Amino acid sequence: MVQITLPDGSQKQFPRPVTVAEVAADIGPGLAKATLAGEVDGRLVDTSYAIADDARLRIITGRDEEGLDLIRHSTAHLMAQAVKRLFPETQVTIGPVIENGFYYDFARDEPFRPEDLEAIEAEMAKIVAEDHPVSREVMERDEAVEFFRDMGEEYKARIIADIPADETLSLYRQGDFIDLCRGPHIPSTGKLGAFKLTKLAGAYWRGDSNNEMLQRIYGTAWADKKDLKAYLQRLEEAEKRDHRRLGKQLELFRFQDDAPGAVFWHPRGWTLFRQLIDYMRQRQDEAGYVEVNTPDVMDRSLWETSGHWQNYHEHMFTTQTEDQRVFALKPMNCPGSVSIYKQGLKSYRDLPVRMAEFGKVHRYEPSGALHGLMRVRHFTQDDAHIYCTEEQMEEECRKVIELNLSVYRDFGFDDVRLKFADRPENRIGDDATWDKLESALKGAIDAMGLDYTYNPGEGAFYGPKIEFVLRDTIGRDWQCGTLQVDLNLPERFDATYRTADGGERRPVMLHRALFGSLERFTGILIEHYAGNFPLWLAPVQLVVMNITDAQADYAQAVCHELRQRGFRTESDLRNEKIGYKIRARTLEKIPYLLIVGDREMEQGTVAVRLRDGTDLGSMPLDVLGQRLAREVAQRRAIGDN
RNA sequence: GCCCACGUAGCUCAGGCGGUAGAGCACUCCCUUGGUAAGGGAGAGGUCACUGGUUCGAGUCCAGUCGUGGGCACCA
Repeated sequence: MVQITLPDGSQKQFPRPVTVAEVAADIGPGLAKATLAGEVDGRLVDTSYAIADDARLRIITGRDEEGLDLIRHSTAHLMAQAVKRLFPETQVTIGPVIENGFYYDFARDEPFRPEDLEAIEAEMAKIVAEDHPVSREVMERDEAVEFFRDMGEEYKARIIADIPADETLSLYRQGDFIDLCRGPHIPSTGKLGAFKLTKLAGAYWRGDSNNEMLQRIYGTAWADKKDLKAYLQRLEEAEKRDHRRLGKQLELFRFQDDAPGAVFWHPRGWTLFRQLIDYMRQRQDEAGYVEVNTPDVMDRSLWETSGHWQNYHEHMFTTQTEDQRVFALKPMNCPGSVSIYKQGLKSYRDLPVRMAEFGKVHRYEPSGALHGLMRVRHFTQDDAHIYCTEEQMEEECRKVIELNLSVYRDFGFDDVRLKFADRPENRIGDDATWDKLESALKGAIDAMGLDYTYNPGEGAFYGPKIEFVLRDTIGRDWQCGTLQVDLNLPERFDATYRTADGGERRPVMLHRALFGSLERFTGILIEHYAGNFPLWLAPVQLVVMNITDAQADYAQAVCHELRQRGFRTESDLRNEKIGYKIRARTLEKIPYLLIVGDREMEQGTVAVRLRDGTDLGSMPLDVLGQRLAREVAQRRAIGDN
């Protein structure tokens, strides 16, 4: 007698061992059809798995998270089968599930062409229609190595060879295709169908750039066509808010072939950029920072002192002058900062020194890494270096974290995750010092009652760090801020301060950034807001437009007055119908459109329309001014967005 | 840096089997002075990324370079 307990607590008895499929069929034919796998006592198994003893069983369908993963995993196998049919000389390697889909890496001399994807998809559909049952077989490791080697699947053999000898391996067979796999899998290829192959890519064998490159095919797969369609639509939506597209459309910035990885900021983009700096400056002033500015180009010897010349050389832009002196463009602001700290004697009474710099740094990033504003070679950091005593460190860390989170909130990033990275294998400084630094950083997070994830061994060689990850409105994560403790530079530059008893000590040096790269943060904001910037950030806040030439002077006077009041205002006096101007300015995503006709001119008012189409009616400038001031002050938009 | 794709007017894109370029929007001018998402007409605008090759002749074929996009690797 086998007793099966289902998730709802109900129980079923069977006279002899029973498979997951049989239990499902016993419950109902609809469920039997939808069943993809089972979870027996917490372990995922195939539907053909025979349950011999009393157990708890959960039936897995496409509606479960595990079921969706199964579908994706099995679709990867399906694709591999199709590829082997069409291109028999191809070797299969690995094909894991990833977010929203899967990929499979293949080894073959000829790379796949984009048009191959269609043929593969068609072949996949055929295999689905053939509805091959998927069956599991077991093999000893050495036997399996032999088996795949005989088939000419060298990569599979290599994968298996790395598996411990005593482990039994499972293979899954579907029609003419067999693959090494831990499983479980869906019961037959007919269960699949809602998939699409999305992209081709090269990928290094075992993720190592020293190895040969394989051909990777990415795909997405879902429980049904409806979900697939919804996913493809989400992709389209995301594309619409792509900062590169909006950057052009809204005339914010531009890239040019002569300056790869460098931004040409157009007036509107630069206005946005300036808002960020102005805002940050204000927040830093309030938080007790001083601001400095250090040279962009400094002699090689300084970079030797800092260690960058030895450790970071391949990422640095260098330049040589007529007199043969070698200079480097700064890839980081810290050496300049320490240089300023070192000027004159510092007393413990001077600490903490919080020294901010909006420094533009230059890093020679690999060409393949460049990506719009998100990864550039020349960018501005909202950098700061805090010099303090060990005793002050935890408090300073706490203040940095507080400031960061408060700043992020002003941009509507309420969901911020912290990642804590501690000592790596390769590091400087003794363990006692690392203990102190790590506990200070962690102590600051704990004192604030914040959650964080832990990245063991991921700290910098010179100190532990905290990373701040923002989640935007469409659920994507962006690592922006960092807080790092630095043991290295104070030592290398011999930075000190005078203690109360007349001795000398080394200050602790904290590096911190909130936005990280202002270029990148601007890009994130563009996508986060989909170009609909809240009033305080909008490059152009208002456009005044006349209905006919008769109100041109009045419109200009209104525009002038609003500028006097500090609002970024433009006028549109073109000889066009009002509908045309409204459409044009709405597409530019201007938050406020002010329309003036004879009525408004006579009454001394403006008709106000928001970019989402809301008509606020006519009002005097004073009333509008108050509304605008309130909206700017609270930073989040009223009404739309 | 590596793999694949792409690079035509300011923007978005057309240009079957090679015969020195086209549309829409934007721009300029003219008509129109019109109350909440495109009024009409005319005009101007391109060394088809760059370099070299094949050819009587090359956006169109080939090679290289640069750049962009999607991945991989990288992001101390």
